Amino acid sequence: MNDVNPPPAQPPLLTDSVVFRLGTLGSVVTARYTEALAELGLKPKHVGLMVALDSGAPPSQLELARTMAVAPSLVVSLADHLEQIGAVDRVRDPADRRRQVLALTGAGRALLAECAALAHRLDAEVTAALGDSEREALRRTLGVLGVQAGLPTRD
Amino acid sequence: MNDVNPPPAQPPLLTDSVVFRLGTLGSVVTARYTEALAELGLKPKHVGLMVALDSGAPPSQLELARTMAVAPSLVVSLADHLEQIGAVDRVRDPADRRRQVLALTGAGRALLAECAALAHRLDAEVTAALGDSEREALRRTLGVLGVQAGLPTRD
DNA sequence: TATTGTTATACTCTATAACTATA
DNA sequence: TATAGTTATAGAGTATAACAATA
Repeated sequence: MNDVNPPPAQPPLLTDSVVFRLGTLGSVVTARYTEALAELGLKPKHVGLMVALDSGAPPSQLELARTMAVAPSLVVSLADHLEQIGAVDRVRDPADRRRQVLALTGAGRALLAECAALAHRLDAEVTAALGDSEREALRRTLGVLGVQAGLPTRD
Repeated sequence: MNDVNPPPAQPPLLTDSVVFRLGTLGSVVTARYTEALAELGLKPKHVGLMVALDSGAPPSQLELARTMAVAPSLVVSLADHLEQIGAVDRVRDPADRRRQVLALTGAGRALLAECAALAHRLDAEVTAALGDSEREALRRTLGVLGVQAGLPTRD
């Protein structure tokens, strides 16, 4: 026992939570990435669809909608655009003519590579205040959380 | 020199970028937090306004709009709701009667504490796969990036 | 009758523009 | 005339519901 009272424990601050920091940073970073993507004529969801295809997700539109957790009608318009710019092929499954099967074209893979290059360029800006080992630890930890959350990976 | 060719360097994957991982995780986590906030009758932007006030941002509505990077008209409706539930006081500045000065009430501070508790409870779920030191390193690194990006802190 | 994709419609969030009160 | 706040309106993004084709 001692005579002095402990300092009052401060309540946990919202701004200290991982949830708050991930949410706010995610939104700032997404806004900047969205801006960069505009020069390719794409929105983040177009990239999401290409990533899903590239990650080996089942390629029918309905399955892609489930994978991406968006409405099937949204996949229609995303695929319409990607098909129009030649980034995906869309062919009726001969075994079940209700299904539209999507596949990245060569041009689509090249476009996705450009999206990746933009992201890595933005990475350098966003993480400029970090040392190399900190940046890699962050990347790795975010990867662990992403896998937990069921987000696409290529590992 | 050696005789074997190096394995082909794989292009940097989009899914490996910090930008992609922050963006996707941020959106998943925000969706879950939004769901939790619904039981308090709040949206994330209401919490953002309370955080700004609690962080000592200049309290006029127009300045808050600039701080939060949202339209002034949005601050009106956020403040309307928070005032209605007794979380903020809204008084005309006697020195300049055009200005509405917002301040958290006691009830508002208690409500903000509940929002913080929800966030930290969700933190435990989201980061369950991490060890303690990894979780703290993540929190700290995200804090560094947040400060760089001009997001609110209480440190 | 059930399922895939598409189209039509509606809803949520937020911004822009027009307006009021005060300076 | 300029500024703070408010109200009215519009746009982006996405979901839900109705519909067509195929199973």
